[in-house]
Amino acid sequence: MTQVAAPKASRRTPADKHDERRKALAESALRTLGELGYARASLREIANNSEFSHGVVHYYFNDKLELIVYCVRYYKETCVHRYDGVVAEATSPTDLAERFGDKLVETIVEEAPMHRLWYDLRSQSMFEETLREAVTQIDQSLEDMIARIVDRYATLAGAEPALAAPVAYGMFDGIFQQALLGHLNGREGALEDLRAQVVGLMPMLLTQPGAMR
Amino acid sequence: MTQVAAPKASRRTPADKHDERRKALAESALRTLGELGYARASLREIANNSEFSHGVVHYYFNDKLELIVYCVRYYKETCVHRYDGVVAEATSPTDLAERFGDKLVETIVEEAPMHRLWYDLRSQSMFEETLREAVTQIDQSLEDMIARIVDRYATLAGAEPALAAPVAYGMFDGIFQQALLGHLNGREGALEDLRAQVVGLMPMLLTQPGAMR
DNA sequence: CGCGAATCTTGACGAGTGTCAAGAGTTTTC
DNA sequence: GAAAACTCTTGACACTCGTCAAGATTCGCG
Repeated sequence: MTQVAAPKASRRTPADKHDERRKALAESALRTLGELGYARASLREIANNSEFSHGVVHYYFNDKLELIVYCVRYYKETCVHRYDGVVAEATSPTDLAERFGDKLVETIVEEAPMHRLWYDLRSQSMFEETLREAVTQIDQSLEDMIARIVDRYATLAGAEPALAAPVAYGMFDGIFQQALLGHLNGREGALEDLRAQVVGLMPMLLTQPGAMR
Repeated sequence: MTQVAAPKASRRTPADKHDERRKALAESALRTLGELGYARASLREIANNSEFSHGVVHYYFNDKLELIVYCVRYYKETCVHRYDGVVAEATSPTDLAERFGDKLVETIVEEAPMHRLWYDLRSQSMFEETLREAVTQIDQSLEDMIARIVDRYATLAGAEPALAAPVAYGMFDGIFQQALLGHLNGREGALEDLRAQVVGLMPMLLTQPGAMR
C-alpha cells in the first residue's frame, strides 16, 4: 500500500509491522467498542478483550481518541465498498433497488454493533471538535457511495437523478438509522420495512418517468 | 394537570412544588447537557451551572439517567408542537413547505445544543437498554408531528400522501441531522441547503399530481 | 552468541465520577 | 412557638478512568 523504498532486502519488518499491529489492535477494539460504545468502552476493557495488555495502546496510539478514530476509519473503509457489487451486477432498476435493499438489511443483521458505533461517534462529534474532521470525511465517503448507487440506478432507468447527493444520502441514512433502532429494539418487521421502503423510494429519485420497469 | 383532590385549602404546596423544582432543575441541566453531551456532563457540573448543589439531584431524581431522560422528555414536549402554527396558518402547499423549511432552519440556529443532545441520547439508547423506552416514545411523537405536516400538506394540495409516516419521518430526520452537523461544522450554506431541500422534497411526498401550485 | 532496539507488561498516580448518609436549614402544621 | 416534615448542603466513600514511567521480555542483526 504505502510506497516501500526497502533500504535493504527486508520484506516486511521495518515499520509496517507497526501498521499490522495497529490494525490487529483496531479489529479487537472494534468488538468492544461495538458492544459498549464510545464512552463506556475503557482502554482496559478493550485490552481485556484482546491479546494485549492495557498499556500497549499508548505504544501504538497517542490517545484514546486517536485509537477510536482509527478504528472507525478502518471499519468504514471496508464499508464504502459494500455496494460496489450491487452497482456492478444489477441488470435493471428494480433489480438494483432490490439488491440494495437486501444489502442494507443484511448489514444491519450482521454488523449492527458497528453501525451503532458509527452513529455514536458522529453524535459525539457534535460536542467534541477533535472528532469532526474524521466524521466529516467518513460522511462524505458515504454520501459518495450513495451517489454511485443513485447514478447507476438512473442510468439503468434511462433517466437523470432528481435529487442532489446530499439529500439522497440524508434520506437513506435517516431511514437506515430508524431501521437500526427498530432492529435493536427487537421490533418485528423493522428490517422488512426498510427493504420495502428502499424499493419504494428509489423511483422517486428520478426525474419525470417515475417508476420504470 | 394531575388530579388535585386538595385535602385542605392548600393551593399549590403539597407535591407539585416538587414538580416545579424538577422542572427548574431540568431547565438548568439542559443547558449543561446541551453543551457537554450525555457522557461528559457530570452531576457536579450540572449543579454548578444552576442554583443548586450537586447533592440535590438525588433528592429529586433517583439516578443520573432518570434526570437526563426527564430533561430530554421535558424539552421534546415543547418540541413536538413547534410546527403546529405552521400547519394551522399555511394557506397553500408551497406556503406550508416554505414555512416548514424556515422553522427547521430557525430551530437549528436557536437550539442546536438541544438537538445534538437528542441525537446523543438516541445513539446511547442503542447501547443502553434503559433508555430505549423513552427514546422510542419520543421518536414516535416526532413521527406523528411529521405526519401531521405531511397530511396537512396533502390536504392543501388536494392529494394523498405517497409515503407512510415512518419513511417521511426518517427522511426528514436524516437531512435535518446532516444540516445540524454541517451547521456545527461551520459549513456555509448548510442552513440554506436544508431549506431548499425541504421545499424541493415536499412535492415528492404526494401521489400523482406532483407539485401543485 | 550478544548487544541494542523494539515491543510489551506491570503497577502506580491523580483526577474525576455517581452515590449516599449525616446533618443543617427552612417551611409547614398543630 | 415547638415539633415535625420537607428541602438542601456538605463531605466522604468506593470506584473507574486515561496516562505514563520503569522495567521485563522478545526480536533482529552483526
